[in-house]
Amino acid sequence: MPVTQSDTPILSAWETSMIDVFVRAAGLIGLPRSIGEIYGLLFCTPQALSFDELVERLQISKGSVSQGLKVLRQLGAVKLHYVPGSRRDHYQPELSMKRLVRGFIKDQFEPHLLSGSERLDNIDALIEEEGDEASRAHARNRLGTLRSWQQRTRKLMPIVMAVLGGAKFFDKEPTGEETII
Amino acid sequence: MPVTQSDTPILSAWETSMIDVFVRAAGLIGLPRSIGEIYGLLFCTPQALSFDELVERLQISKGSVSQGLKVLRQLGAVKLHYVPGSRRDHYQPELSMKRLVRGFIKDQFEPHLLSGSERLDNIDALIEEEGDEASRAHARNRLGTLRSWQQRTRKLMPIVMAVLGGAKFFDKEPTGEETII
DNA sequence: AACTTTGTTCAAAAAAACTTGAACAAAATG
DNA sequence: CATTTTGTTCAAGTTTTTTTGAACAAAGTT
Repeated sequence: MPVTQSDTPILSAWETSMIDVFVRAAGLIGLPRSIGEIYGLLFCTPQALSFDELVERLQISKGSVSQGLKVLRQLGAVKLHYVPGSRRDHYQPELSMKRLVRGFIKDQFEPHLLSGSERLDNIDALIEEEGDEASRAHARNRLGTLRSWQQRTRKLMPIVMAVLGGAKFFDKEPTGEETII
Repeated sequence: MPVTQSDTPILSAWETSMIDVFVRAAGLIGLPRSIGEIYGLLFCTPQALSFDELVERLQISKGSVSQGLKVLRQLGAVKLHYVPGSRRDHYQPELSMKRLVRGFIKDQFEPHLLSGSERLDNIDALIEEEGDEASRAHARNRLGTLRSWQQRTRKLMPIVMAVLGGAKFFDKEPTGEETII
């Protein structure tokens, strides 16, 4: 006999739909479903929610909530919110798109771009071990293309951030004409 | 006893490293390893490569190459290249970053953004079924936030494309001040 | 200090994504 | 028109990722 399940709907219809939007968005940027659910429910709810409330209302395991909140904190997508009279941690969603995007870029893109630079330098060296000069020439050429892509990606980031609200970001070599838009 | 494997290195050191860069990049944007390998090898090679050459040099199955090329064609990341005297299809990589990014956005982002709009309208309707006005007010407010995020994302796309080379993109409501940068 | 509350960790289970290869279709060749 | 070449499809197998839950740690209570 199945365990009797509370008939109280834990999430309303609009909450379910809105959480679904975040689950899809999470998938789009390569984050697991549970993280979309957690952020989504926080986004729907007026008050800050505790760990246990997330477990109960989303019906997912404590492990998932713990790991999900960890990632969301790393990304700066949730904030701890002190609730007087409770010793549980309570969470609220970051609502600034600019901060959300910055957190994501800083955490997920920047590292890859940087490690990418080192990799490209290694390839540069390997190319010189190539047999004939014609091959080397072509290889160098393609590597140059790759480097230009990297540079352009780097230049794009501050512009994206600027469009999203006006912040400096991710600049190493000041090229002067950065203050557009 | 293991099958004797040809000792001829199928990929040179620099090719392996450069393909590795593309495999990582593919992962970053949610594409499978095999797709990174295929594009990567095409990127390394001066001549157009045939289906069979991809299978042999990458040592992956025909199925993976077939499906991988299908996706890459959809994205506009590879181009068919006619080779006189061969009836096989030959492929070359798209080398324009602008076109690559456009293909990716058109194929992966635009659909989600558009379907997202419909979903938000549905949520709007569901909110009105909510019990008390205070809840509805909060829900409408959050939905508004979500809509503003969507709009900003949409506005961002043409700017990104412009920075990457100067093209119109993804505009429904001409707002007048589009020709920046 | 024993007990309770709160949350983390991690090995195992479950689910999802990717790859393979054999069967198949389409078109060119002889 | 039978045969070969070229490439696609898809069910089954493999690998990777995600989720679960029980054991554990840390800190607060009584």
